[in-house]
Amino acid sequence: MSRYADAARDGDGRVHHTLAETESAVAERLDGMSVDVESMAAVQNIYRAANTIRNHLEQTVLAPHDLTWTGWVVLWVVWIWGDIETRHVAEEAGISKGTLTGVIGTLEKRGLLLRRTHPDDARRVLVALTPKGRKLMNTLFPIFNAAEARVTASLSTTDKTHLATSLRAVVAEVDEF
Amino acid sequence: MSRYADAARDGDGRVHHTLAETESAVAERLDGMSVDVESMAAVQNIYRAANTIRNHLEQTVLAPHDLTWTGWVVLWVVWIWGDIETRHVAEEAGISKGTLTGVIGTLEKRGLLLRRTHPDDARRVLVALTPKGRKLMNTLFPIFNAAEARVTASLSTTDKTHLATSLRAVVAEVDEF
DNA sequence: ACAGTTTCGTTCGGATCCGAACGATTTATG
DNA sequence: CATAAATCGTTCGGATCCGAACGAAACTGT
Repeated sequence: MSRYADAARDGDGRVHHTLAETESAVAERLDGMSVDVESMAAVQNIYRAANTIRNHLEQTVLAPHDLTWTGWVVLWVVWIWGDIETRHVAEEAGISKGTLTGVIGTLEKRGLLLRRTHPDDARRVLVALTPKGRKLMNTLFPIFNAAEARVTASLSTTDKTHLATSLRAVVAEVDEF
Repeated sequence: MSRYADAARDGDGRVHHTLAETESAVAERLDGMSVDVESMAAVQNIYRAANTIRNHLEQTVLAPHDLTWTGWVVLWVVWIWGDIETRHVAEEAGISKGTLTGVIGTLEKRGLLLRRTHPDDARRVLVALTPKGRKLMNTLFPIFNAAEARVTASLSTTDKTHLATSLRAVVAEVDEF
């Protein structure tokens, strides 16, 4: 991750502490406390992996096309669903509607998508890709998908499927509220 | 996720499209393209799960104590490692050093940690928790860990371990650059 | 009909977030 | 020993990010 290109490294060039070092430090600090180690490790690794992947894909795939991660996700959602209401875009993209207003503004300024008022409900706003936006997605998606394959290359197809299944279960669990 | 409390829901109260609906829409849009579906699903679910967990824990655990997710992570790193240089905090927390300057400023203003110049190198800055910060972590960590257990409750211990292992492999793969 | 409620997208304040540029300091080199 | 190169934390501009508050529009019940 070149984001940390100027970060200090240990003598042997490592960026992070090793797993053993970290777990040892954690165990020392948590000594005597009742800790669910497996749940902690699961949650921490989900977040770290998500961050690592996001930063990597932003750099290698998105930045050359002047796209942020969120901009890409919004573009993706609109590409897949086409002519979608903004509140649904926010749900699918996983961002608040307040944030979406700004992101759509940015993408609209670049001519990648368009806003228009819903014909049956003047409160709602429909979003759709412009031809320029569609062309960008047709170009960029294969590149993005290839990068997705690269970052998960160390997992077998079965591993990836199991991974996705477990993560869906977590999301479903949290949504139970 | 009360973050979407005012989001539109379908007739049966669902927030998201179902998996089948989404996959059908994706398949239609991607028809004729060569797509690595498993890699795509893996990456998408990693990111969605991370976001879902973050938002949930921010709300239920962190917000009552006026902490952001990033603030919590930084506090955690300093708690575990104690008397650590800021550049290492940035690495462990997964944020840029520029961001860390602001976050540490916020936490320092609240009296949760302290900055001091490294005795052997005036460029470096050491960070450590204040007694108030340590007290907060002692109170908050058990609550946070219990919430981690809840969000992963649908997974067995073995599932969680396999999940963490797969995610570590992804991170290691990306770090190969 | 029509006042009260709900549901839209937008706006706002404040906190992150990044990369690039910057001064200050330390290390490397001739 | 003095100059160059590398490394540190900070600052800056611009884009997200959220929750709360807002006005507009649509719905609700009477």
